[in-house]
Amino acid sequence: MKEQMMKTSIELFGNKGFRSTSIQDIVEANGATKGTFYYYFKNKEGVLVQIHESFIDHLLNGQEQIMQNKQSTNHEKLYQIVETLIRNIRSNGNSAMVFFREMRHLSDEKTAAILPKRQLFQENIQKVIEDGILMNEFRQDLRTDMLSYAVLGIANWSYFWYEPDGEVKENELTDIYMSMIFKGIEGE
Amino acid sequence: MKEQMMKTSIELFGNKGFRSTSIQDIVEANGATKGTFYYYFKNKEGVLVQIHESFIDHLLNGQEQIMQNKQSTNHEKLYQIVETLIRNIRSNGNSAMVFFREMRHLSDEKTAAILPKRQLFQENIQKVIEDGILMNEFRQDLRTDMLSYAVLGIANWSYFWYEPDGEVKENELTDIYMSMIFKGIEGE
Amino acid sequence: MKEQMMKTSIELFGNKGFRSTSIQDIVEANGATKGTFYYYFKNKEGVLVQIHESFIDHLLNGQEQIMQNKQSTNHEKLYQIVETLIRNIRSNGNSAMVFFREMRHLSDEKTAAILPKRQLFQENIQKVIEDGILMNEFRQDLRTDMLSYAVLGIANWSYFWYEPDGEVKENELTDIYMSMIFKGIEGE
Amino acid sequence: MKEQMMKTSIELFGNKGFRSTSIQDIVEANGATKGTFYYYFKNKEGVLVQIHESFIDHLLNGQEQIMQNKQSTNHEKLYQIVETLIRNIRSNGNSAMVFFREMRHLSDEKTAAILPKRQLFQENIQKVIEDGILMNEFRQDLRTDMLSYAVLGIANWSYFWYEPDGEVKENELTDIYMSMIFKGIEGE
DNA sequence: GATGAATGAGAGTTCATTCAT
DNA sequence: AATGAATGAACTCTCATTCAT
Repeated sequence: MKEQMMKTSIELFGNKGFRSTSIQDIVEANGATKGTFYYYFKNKEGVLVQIHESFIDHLLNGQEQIMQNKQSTNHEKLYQIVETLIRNIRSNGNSAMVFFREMRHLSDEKTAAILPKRQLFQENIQKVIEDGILMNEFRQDLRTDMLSYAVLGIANWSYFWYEPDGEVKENELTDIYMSMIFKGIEGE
Repeated sequence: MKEQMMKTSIELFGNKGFRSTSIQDIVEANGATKGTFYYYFKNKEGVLVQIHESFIDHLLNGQEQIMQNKQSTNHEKLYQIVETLIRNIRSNGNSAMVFFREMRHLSDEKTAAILPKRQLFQENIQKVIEDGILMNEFRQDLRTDMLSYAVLGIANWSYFWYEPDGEVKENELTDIYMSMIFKGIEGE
Repeated sequence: MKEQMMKTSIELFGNKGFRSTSIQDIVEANGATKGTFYYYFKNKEGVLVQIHESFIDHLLNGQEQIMQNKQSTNHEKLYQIVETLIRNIRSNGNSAMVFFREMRHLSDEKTAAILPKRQLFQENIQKVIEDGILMNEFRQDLRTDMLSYAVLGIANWSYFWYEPDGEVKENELTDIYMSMIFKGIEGE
Repeated sequence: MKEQMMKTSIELFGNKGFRSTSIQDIVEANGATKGTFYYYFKNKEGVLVQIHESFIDHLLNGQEQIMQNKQSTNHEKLYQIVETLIRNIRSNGNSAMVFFREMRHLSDEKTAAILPKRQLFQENIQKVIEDGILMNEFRQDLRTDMLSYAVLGIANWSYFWYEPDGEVKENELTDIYMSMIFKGIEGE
């Protein structure tokens, strides 16, 4: 029941936004009553917190596994991280939407718990680029922090337009993006 | 007064979101009363519409001027478009925030008026890339639609983290980004 | 309207208690809507605050006038203060009820504003007794603080049983009480 | 467990009031769950009834013993009744608070069972005064009903301010009060 | 003897909106 | 051009209570 309510909440928050989704909306979508909602969650922010936590934890987890693989180059790691992000759209599209757009509705206290994880995800990307520079996989003159944001921007922006069931498959999209990131759009 | 109310609304919508900003908030920030608000705007959506329209019109206008310059290469045009987007953060950071995040609160009717302009902006970027391919400025094998989204993602994502008053200036940031877009991060 | 709502609130708080009176109760008794209530009062506590303030201010005001009269003895002053308290029952019975029973529902902040006034009222009674001792109107061995509470207790307790429209009139009741307070119930 | 829950309820009802105390509050303070509460009590009113009954029964019992003593004068009896009331503050302060303030939350049916006992307590005081008059212990011109309320008022009001652990002990306070009641505050 | 899941009625509150002035 | 009184619908949240286990 709690599980189910979270799923519905993600859907609704994703489509209508946190503020525009009422608890009535949530429970109606589950054939439950308001009382039940408050039995499982402290308040409306409570669901939001859980959505944030499980999303970023899941994302960080995937990233961690990619990064710990000592066999793969940093080139490969960066590819895989972006791939993971994009793959997330199909299974967790709305989760991501909620994560990136509704964080401001968390109290300062809850934000303090989640923001560091969010930053860690970005810093990990930055680290992969830095390591790639050291290993001569990437150019020496890169501004790694800004570039990590660029990578994030490319991947995350796809949440707003990418249709997982459309013509272009996830791995194709990743290829297209990584080709640009690695080689640029100018010919040699 | 109307002008001033719009400015305040942008600020508030940007910080707290459309739904979480009350008309009371807006008029209080202007030392006015609710009645005054409804004298100038039809309803709450009214301000949002105006914010959207003036923002996208301004953006399209700048883009138009860049594109019509027959002297510049497509390489240069792409650079300038991104530069414009990023420059917009300093002067209109919250406007952009509102534009990209709060569009869902427009009625279908109003969306129908603004969405095409939004798409036009993206299509213009796509067109510059396409023209660049024709002119042999860019590689021949590019998927232009996806790449236009990537460019938008990079630029727009900066709204979430870029501090206009920080160490990196707007043109530096543009350089860093365009260097990646043009040449990629791998060495030659 | 605001005035009227306060009156109704006093009635309802007096009969059913603060917590058991809903805002719906209040507005229904006034043929108004909840919105109107919140136009005039910040919240439910807001009415309670106003009731408390106007009651104690009115009481202190009456007390002040009695005490400033340089013609009257302390014996007379004490009589008049009790008389005032008892007279208050007819006109403001429920106000007093609310004042003495519902103060705990005020926030700490509001309590801090009202409690000193309440104490002042008691201290003034104490002062009259003290002055009476100095002037040899009263016995020398009195514990003035405790006695002031006793006087308050006698008068205030009448709120719980005294029926203003019953057989015994206010001034008779005052006579009965003051006779006991001054002379005691033992014969000489 | 039931005993313990009643104790906690008295504490909570006394501090926060009946309506403002939730069953959740009660069971949490006992490390139990709501289900347990409803195992022991029919409903929320159930606890209140029991508190009222055990309090007034205990009080009446004490009063009865005082009154049946054929050795003591009415003067002594009155003293002892007040003493009992004041002594009750230390051991049962909150019980008394609840008894005098929360009776209105009992249903008509339950009120009908308790109100007579409450009145009996007052009538017994009245009777002691009446007997005292007959025995020439007290003045002949007393209005016994009103005076019994005055005695109750003095004693009960102490619930609102008397600190059992303060400087003045219970028997001192009784002495101070009874001195006023018997002799008045004027010198002879 | 005790629990935890679920409820539903109603509580206090917010807020976009209207309208006479 | 601007206001202030009033509204009513919807919102978040609380809580006494039930019941299967």
